[in-house]
Amino acid sequence: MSKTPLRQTSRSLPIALLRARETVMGPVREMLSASGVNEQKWRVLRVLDESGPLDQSLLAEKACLQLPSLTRILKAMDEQALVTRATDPDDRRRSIVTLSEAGRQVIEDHVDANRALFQRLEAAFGAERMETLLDLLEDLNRTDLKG
Amino acid sequence: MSKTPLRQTSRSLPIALLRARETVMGPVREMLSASGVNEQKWRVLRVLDESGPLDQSLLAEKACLQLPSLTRILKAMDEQALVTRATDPDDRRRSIVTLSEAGRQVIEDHVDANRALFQRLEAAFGAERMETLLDLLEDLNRTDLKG
DNA sequence: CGTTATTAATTGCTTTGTTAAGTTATTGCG
DNA sequence: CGCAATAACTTAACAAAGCAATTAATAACG
Repeated sequence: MSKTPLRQTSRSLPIALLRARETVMGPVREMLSASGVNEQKWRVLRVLDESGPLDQSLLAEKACLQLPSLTRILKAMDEQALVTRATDPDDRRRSIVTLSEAGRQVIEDHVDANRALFQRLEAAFGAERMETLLDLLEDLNRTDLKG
Repeated sequence: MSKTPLRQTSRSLPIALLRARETVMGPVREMLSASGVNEQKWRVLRVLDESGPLDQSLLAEKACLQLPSLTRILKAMDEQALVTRATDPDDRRRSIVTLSEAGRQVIEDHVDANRALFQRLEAAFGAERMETLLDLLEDLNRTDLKG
């Protein structure tokens, strides 16, 4: 009845990644909980703050969101007046998203808590190990399997 | 108009983790696409195969799913006859989930492709680096911030 | 030009994630 | 014992992910 498992996955990369996402983003969600922006909107705000106005395809790529999700999120953020959207005059298919002053203010309201959070994480985990982890993750994401 | 960004996030752990999830699980989703099980059901099957029958709370923990999600997923998997559920006689709040023969068969049908996939990833990324990455992720997940 | 292909964004549909509230069973304790 | 507290799900409600199909604008090219 109890055959041996078909595969031993004592160490599973997918599961470890899922857990890590929760470990890291759980506290961020908590920090944002009372602010009207969630994790995804927060990523959009941060990307726009860092990169300046972007078309939606690039924004989706940088914020790790699918275009359909971004469309819906931007609709809400537009209504919240956190961003504005304008058709690109040079290519009227494109819509350029710009951070509003209110959007910038939301970042300002949470950036200290956010930094503190990641500094605590870095202190607990070790700054050097954090560097290594980031290096490895970025390399992994460059690793393509079309070999 | 263009003040400097409120924070420079050239290297963002959350974004790197999200991308890694996509890098790793994208091919797995593709592999499973024609099989009637998705990523989450696959995780449930694998955990049950590896650990044997489990109550739902433990299963949720091991498969990285929330209980409400697991409830719905198990309902579907029960209808697909991939698992069976039975009330624990010692604690009738608990429901013990068991892998069915059909469920085991689904694993068997994909385990080779799955292993090949991760071996390709390991070959491209480097086995040693993969070990390091797993170590770091597992440590990160043990790092708690209640300090 | 004009027709076809491609690209950017949106919409529709189903499943999952997240939070909170509700059920039923068990435990703790006065 | 009896009653409050806790635990294991379940249900509900809404946002988001994922995928396919659609619309609108631009590019490619015969």
